[in-house]
Amino acid sequence: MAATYTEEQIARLMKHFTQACRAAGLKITHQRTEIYRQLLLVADHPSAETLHKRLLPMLPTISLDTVYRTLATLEQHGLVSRIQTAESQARFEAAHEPHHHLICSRCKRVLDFHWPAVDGIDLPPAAKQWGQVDSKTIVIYGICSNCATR
Amino acid sequence: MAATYTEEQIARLMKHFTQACRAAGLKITHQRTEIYRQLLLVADHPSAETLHKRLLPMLPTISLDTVYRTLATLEQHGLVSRIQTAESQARFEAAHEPHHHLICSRCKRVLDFHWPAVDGIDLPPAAKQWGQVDSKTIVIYGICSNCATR
DNA sequence: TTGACTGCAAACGATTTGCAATTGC
DNA sequence: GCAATTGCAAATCGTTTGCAGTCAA
Repeated sequence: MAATYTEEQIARLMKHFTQACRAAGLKITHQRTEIYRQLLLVADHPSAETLHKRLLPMLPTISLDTVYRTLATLEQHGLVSRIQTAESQARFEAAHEPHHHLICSRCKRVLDFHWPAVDGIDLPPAAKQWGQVDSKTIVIYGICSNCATR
Repeated sequence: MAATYTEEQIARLMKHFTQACRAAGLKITHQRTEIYRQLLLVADHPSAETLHKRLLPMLPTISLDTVYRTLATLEQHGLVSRIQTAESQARFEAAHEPHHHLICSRCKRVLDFHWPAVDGIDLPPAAKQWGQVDSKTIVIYGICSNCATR
């Protein structure tokens, strides 16, 4: 699902990650690198719980609260983004260039998509006057064709 | 804040509400009408808790769980929309024509805005192929000018 | 060595649920 | 009158926190 990287790309992104951590004064722990790598490897916007389950094989002692804490820390430093969905559980992704989300109401899968046409145009006057814009994301809810045909 | 209605408009919208309830087989209870009316009166996207506090003066015995239950029921019937924010508490609004949201990361206020230019244009091919689109909302995070100047 | 980070367990806040009493139709 | 709805209290779920031990720098 969504944005899969080649091995070289992952290596490069992981290098960038460790540099960013160092720059931010964050210690580079085994847990942090594995959490971030996992977000790159399986870019399906997992919840903290899902992520934790996936990490157990390589980090058998990692605790769910470390996953939560790490995601929160990385989010504060702009390395991870939190996705708002209609579910109770938050979902996460490795931060990357601006993009938008398609969310299936049935299977809850989240898919990234790009829409340069919208990224490029000016906001309406009312929104411009409102204040300083930090992020602009389009969220589409619907039923993915996979679920629709079943 | 946002979308305030005249008395006549509210009366009309309340009438529409009771009709919609009847059509959906929902009983028209005092609590339901007051919850919906409150969402029309103060269109600042309150949380269930805020809404509950506001309702206590007119419905001194209403419980928070009834507010939650009612919002969930009305949401299922498309009369109320749930807004995804970065906060832990969900926020609600009376459902109305398509619009988008400006959310201030500092004061957490949510403001509606319209953007016909985006509403009108076609989705990119990738999104079109994905499936059936039910809603398309732009969520903008930033700092409102009110907070910025303080 | 030392402060940041982790794992554990317990606490927390938002939301949901079971149940008996109540109310709209 | 009967099924839907409510209020209450207790349970649940996702997430956060205090603390003592551990680990990266």
